[in-house]
Amino acid sequence: MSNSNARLRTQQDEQTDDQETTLDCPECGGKLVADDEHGETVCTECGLVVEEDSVDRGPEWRAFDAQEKDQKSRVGAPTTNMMHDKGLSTNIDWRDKDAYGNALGAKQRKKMQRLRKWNERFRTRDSKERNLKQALGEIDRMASALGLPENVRETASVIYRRALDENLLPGRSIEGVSTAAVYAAARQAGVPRSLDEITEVSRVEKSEIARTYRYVIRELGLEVKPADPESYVPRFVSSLGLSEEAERRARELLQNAKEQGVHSGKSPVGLAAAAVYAAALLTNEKTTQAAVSDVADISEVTIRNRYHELLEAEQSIPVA
DNA sequence: ATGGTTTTTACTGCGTC
DNA sequence: GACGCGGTAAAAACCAT
Repeated sequence: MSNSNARLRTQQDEQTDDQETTLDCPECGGKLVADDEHGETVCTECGLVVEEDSVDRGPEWRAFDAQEKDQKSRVGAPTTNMMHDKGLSTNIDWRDKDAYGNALGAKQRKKMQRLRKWNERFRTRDSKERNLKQALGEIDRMASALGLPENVRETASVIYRRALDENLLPGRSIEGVSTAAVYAAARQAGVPRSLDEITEVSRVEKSEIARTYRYVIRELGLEVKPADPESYVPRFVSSLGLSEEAERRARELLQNAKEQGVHSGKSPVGLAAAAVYAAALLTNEKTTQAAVSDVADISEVTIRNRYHELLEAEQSIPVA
């Protein structure tokens, strides 16, 4: 299993999109994914960026409304799901006249008829593209606000695109669906964000996000397993400035608890928060319940309850 | 709509620095 | 006395039915 870095590097040439190399994350042991587009290597578990070239990402301009964005937008990534047609479509007048206003001959009319038909098809697709464009902007905005790695945005884009293709949009807001897509993508990538965190950066009510999310998941037949508490750990640990040792302990506690099936129906975030807190105690590091509660968005009470349970579980299986 | 479960809110008591 | 922690009761949120 000893992959070399060199191999990872050479893979970044040419247009092949996300090829995945399997290396282990030094931080959390998760899978590393090479993100060619940004010349990064990111961990799917904790979002840690391992290699980063000094590549300028994103546009150099700022847009203050959709229209402005239309005008300024010029280029995008080479080939990606995040591209749209940028309004490069054509309209065909319905009048059967040529450019000088003369009536067309029968043959020409027929031809125009055909062209119109086809163009119409493209145009309906075009309305979808505009919709998509706006959604992708939103997805991007939310993803970066949440510090989600690039591959999550890709996934979110794909999900949204599928939702659009399957006509899931009518009756639902673009905002709502894009938010749901981000939520789903983050979870699928193993870098989950809690519904609360998502709500923070979205323009949509939590309840609507949840509703839309469920709907999209169901209609698209997406498989999303309940979030693994462990996937929250690295983030909490790092925002609390705790040691790697503590992180390890937290994971142990969670695995232990998992084996004993201590919990089901308990919020994974709460579990993670409690594990982090407990781990901090075990390693004699300074944290307070309040601090953990803050970064995890979980009440102190819940942390207390959970971490008692965790420690109990730990004790009933003394040696592993 | 309902009932059961989990989480949150608010408050209180205890020990320590 | 403020702070961190623990417990409790009641309210709120959530979920399945």
